[in-house]
Amino acid sequence: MQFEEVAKAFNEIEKRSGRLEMTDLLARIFEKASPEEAERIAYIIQGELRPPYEGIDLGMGEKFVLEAIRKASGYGKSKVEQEFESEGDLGLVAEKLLGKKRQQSLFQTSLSVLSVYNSMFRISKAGGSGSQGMKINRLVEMYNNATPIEAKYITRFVLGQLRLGVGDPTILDALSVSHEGDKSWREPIERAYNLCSDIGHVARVFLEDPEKIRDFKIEVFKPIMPAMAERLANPKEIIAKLGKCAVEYKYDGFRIAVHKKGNRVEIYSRRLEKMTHMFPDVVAAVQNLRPREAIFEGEALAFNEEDKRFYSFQETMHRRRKYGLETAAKKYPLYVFAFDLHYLDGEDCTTCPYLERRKKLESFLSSKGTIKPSTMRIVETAKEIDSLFQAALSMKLEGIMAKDLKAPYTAGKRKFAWIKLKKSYGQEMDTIDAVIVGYYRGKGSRARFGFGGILVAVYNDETSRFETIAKVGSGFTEDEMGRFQKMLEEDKVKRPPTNLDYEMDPDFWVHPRHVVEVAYDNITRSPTHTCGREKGKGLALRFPRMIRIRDDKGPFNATTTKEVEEMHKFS
DNA sequence: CCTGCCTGCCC
DNA sequence: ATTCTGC
DNA sequence: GCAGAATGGGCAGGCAGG
Repeated sequence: MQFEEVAKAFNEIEKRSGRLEMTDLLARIFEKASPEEAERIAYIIQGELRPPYEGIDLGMGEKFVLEAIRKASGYGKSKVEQEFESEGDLGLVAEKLLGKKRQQSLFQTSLSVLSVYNSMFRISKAGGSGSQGMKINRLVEMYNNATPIEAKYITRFVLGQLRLGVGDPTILDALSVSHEGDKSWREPIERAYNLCSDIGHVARVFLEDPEKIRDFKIEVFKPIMPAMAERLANPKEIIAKLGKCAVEYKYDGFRIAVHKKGNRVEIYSRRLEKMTHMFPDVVAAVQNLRPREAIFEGEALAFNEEDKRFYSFQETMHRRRKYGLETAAKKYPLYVFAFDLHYLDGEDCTTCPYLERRKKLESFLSSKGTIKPSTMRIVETAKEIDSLFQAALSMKLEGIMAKDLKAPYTAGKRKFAWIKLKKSYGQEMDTIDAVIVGYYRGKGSRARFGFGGILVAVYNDETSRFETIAKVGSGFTEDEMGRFQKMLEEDKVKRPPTNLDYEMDPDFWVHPRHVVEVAYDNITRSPTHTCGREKGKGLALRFPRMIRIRDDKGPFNATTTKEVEEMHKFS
């Protein structure tokens, strides 16, 4: 199968907004593809080469691609950058600039789906001294053989972002449609995918023999797609939705899936990357558990033995490393709070009701040691939920998770089987009023607004200077993006404000004039933001989002550095 | 050998 | 992670 | 409500270049 055929189909899919049409177009590709090609195409749409637990990545981002386009097109660096600025999409830049060159030179060889995939694979394998140049050169070679449309999707693939409007569920539907003409196979296909987490494998098996898609089973050392939680604003809504339910603390660490078979243990991240080597202490603890075979999920976070408090997520992050594990393990001892069970000694537990899974989980965990069950209570009233929620906050935890007692494990789905409640979802959300000092051009669909987000600062009334505290790119409606762009363009200045301490460079600086209310979950120590900087470390907002513009406030009555420091101290 | 840039992956 | 939008 | 695509802070690790 020629890659050009696939690229043209992608181009059609991208133009549509109706899911049914997109699914049909994709199904037509699968109809024509061999099982092997379907496997590759499925990975390509995901922007991946292999399932996540194999740990294969291209190691190429925007800067590398920019360089490859420059080399392949013969244009100067600034020309390519300038095109990128206006298009907001390197795929479009490649299509445009390589297209112009194309007219002057002859095709060398035509690309097939398999040859494109194989070239990408070779790029991913490059490592060591000189590998960056090699990766770029390989991409240049592909560009030299690509039509403009092919170049667009090759580029986006390398960046892991096809922007077709097609995600996993649409691929699964398209497989069904390709075989049966409708979505009737979606359920077994989806189940197979949730159990193996490997979209290419699913596509291949389904094309080879559709019936085989029913044979997938949960297996130790094959991580399943994680269940996700919906959000609600307060305990009352949770009771209205679930009635009597379980409430667990929500711990602010890494979500891990622990697989055990005899003495062998593997640990996978939420995105199913293998992270076993980072947690020798957890592995040892798991080896001592009673079951011979088990798969369970938990949250791993570091605990400070001295002041008997959990470390912040930021500090727990130090455990996510390859080298210096022993030192880190000593300094940041981990606890794993297990909260769900997928498999136990030959039995698939994912179809059992929550409460049953929970009981089996508790049956082999003690409440002491490295691995213990997450704190859980069964409640019937909003008041009970609220008191658990308050208790969680007082322990420096994120909030709570409420769980439907009867629901099976909803692999791969965001469902109301699990509902999370955090402080920032309700009325007591923390906000600051910050001054806009710069803004960004948007990428992708935001390029048409010329707006992607803002850089904001607070006022230090002791030094009379502004200090950056966050970039804000979430919380804008499309309408607001247009309005912000218009408003800020008028205040654009060539140089950064002289009364601003900063390290980040926005695309445009603006005169500090407009104030916005920004919500956040947390205040963290920052290596890059300058708010309240001490010894090179400032303060920043975790999960910042725009709430509203504050026309009633001027830059000097925005939140002050001192206030931010206070809030940081007491959180 | 150190530093900065870039990337990928945690949340 | 949060948030917005088209269907 | 689903599915997808925008966007955030910050850490570690790999590589290039001084």
